[in-house]
Amino acid sequence: MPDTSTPFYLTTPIYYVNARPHIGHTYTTVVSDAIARRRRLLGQDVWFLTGTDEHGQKIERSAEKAGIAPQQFTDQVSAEFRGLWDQMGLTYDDYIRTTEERHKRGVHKLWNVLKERGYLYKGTYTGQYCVWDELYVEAGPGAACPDCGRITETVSEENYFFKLSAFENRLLELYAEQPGLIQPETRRNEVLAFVRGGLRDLSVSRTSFKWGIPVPGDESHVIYVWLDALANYITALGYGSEDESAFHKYWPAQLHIIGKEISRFHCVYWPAFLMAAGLPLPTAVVAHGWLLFEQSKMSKSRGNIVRSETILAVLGADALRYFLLREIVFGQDGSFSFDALVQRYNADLANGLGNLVSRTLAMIEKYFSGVIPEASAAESIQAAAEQCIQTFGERFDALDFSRALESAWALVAVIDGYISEQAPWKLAKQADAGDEASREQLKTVLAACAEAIRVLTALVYPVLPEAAAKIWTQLGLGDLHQADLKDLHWGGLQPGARLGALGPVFPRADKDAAERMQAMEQDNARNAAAQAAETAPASPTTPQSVPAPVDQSISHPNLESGPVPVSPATALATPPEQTADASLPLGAFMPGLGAMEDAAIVGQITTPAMVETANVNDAPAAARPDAVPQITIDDFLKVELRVAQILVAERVPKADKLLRLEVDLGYEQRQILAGIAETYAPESLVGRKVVIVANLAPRKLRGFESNGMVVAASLGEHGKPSLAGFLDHVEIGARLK
RNA sequence: GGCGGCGUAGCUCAGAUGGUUAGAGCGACGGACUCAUAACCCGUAGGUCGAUGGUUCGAUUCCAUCCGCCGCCA
Repeated sequence: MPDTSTPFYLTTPIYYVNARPHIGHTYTTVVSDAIARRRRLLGQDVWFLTGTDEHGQKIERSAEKAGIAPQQFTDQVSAEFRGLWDQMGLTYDDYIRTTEERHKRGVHKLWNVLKERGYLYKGTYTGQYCVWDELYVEAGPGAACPDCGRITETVSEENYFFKLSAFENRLLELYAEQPGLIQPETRRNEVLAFVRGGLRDLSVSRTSFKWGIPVPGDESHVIYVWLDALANYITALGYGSEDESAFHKYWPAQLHIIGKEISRFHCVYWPAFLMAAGLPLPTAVVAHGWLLFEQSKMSKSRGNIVRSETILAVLGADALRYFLLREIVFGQDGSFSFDALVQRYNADLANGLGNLVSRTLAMIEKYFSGVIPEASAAESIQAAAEQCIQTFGERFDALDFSRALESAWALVAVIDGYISEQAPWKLAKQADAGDEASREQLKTVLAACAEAIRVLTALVYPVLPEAAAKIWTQLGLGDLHQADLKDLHWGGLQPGARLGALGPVFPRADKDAAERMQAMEQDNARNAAAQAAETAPASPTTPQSVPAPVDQSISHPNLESGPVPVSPATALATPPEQTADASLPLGAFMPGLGAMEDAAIVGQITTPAMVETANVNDAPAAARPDAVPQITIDDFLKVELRVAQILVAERVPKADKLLRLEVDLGYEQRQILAGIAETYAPESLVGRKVVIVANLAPRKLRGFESNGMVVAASLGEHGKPSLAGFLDHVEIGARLK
């Protein structure tokens, strides 16, 4: 049991509003919410902060693209985040936005304190700057950003610098003295290695753009986004305001929950800033891993971002919370898939907890008219429940959520086993036949089960707040939020109390729930892509159209809790025009191509003629040999098929079907044109591995040279392309044969 | 390239300061039951614990090398 006598200040990162909220943000926030709820349950004074990070050049540019003022832009996206958290019933105590006055005031104070204490000075920086990442990079002029691959700009700026170099030893001492500061161990190792490698002073102002907090007394400078953003943790508590009481009460934070990609900022810069300002340091910074979609990184550029709304609509918030905390080992990368979600939901929530509650309460209803019977001792169950209180608490408080839940579900299994072993339905029959001993045993069994469920419900509440409240009501205990559960122990159910109205807590999800969610996501992605293409120039700013530019950029090395994708923003509105070119259908037999049995090559452009051919090929398998003459293996081997990864994808002006791709073959990069623009949004293709015909003679299309063809299945009447790909990991450049 | 990590049943993961038959959940299969959300309960499923070499009476657990994957290196 943790010490709950002191205030507990808990934060999520503030999310960068250049991306719309997705399941990665939800993960971070849900974890934090669960922790906050448990601490409150234990009677601790909790302050739980989240919010949005709204400054920076990228925001400025996105707003410009959307044709609105940066403030309006951030207002809208920030509201989306907050709206989602509210929809999910998250219990944050405060929501900070870096564009708020209270924040700016606090940042100014922090700046002034750092200045006064001699940790800021003016210097000149000349070097490469990555606009995308808003980061200076060490590289020669014209070099690509090592992080995102975009071309850097050479800048020479007079900047303010923070004397980070002065903190190298103090930070190393701090890490040694406070081993729990950085968790998990891997992140700690990384941070240690980084600091040991030597610290240079940090540039903490910019003059190249305006959208930020001006440097006090030198308004041509804007304060570096990271200094601005990190300060939210104290400005939200009133640091720099007339009333700093909350700051004094809650600071330092007990727990900063972050995504692993921002550990350096939180474990090096942030403590250094605080030390420089003479402020207390946080107790712990805990970095979680990334949420992968199936096996691959989730990112807008891959078009595989999962929105939380879809899951909420189909299975509800508790299902999502449970999945995130149960399925993912906290601290490690985890994998999300709709199938896994539905499976977890059905196995653990519907069949497990939900069914247990249902069968137990139904029997109390049936055999005792819904009145909790008088219990006598049921040692085995009581012992199991008490053990569970212990184990669950220890694991949860150690942030080992998956194993904490595992222990709770072990109790579910114990109770289910107990019911099967005791067979209350048999006891009831014997009791009806006049056997008093059976009647007593029946009471004992059902009372014990109900009590065990009560314990379980209280434990699981931080993870499943809605469901727990429902079960609580069904147990006849009234409002869970009114209950005092500081000292949870066996024996809280009162015999004689009446159950509430019964009903399923977790209705079973049907088989196609996963497919439904997947379809919803695909529709959404398609709409977003369509909107992105339409709204590039200034256009009316409906709530839907505004985030379109946002869709194309997702991560900033900022307080953002998602993977870092590689995605150029290249959606251009293209005037429609018919284009056509010839292409070759390939023989039906393509060894090694796995799922793409009906593959045709739509390399450059799918012509009407070719579509027809492809359709013939798509027809029943028996028809295929007639359509295309047989070839020998030697014929096939003349075709050099290789795996390539798309680096750049953009529309070709004045061609509505054509995309210009730059692909990486490992040994070389080349340009290919593909007639797939009607089906694939360019931004959804970047990073994707495709199959190309590598030895096709080059030819020019619309003024661009195409060096190869992209392989895709041709579907339906209109030959809608579907790119060939792999379920397994494949190396770029690998030959298909 | 430097540093760090990972690779255990179909899937997600535990675990061992080296020691008899390597675990859990899910999925699959067989059985049983009928209170319950076609749920629950019982049983079975045979994974060279990434590969090779070394230390040892004995290694999946220690060491080395290799392969694969990943992270950090402003």
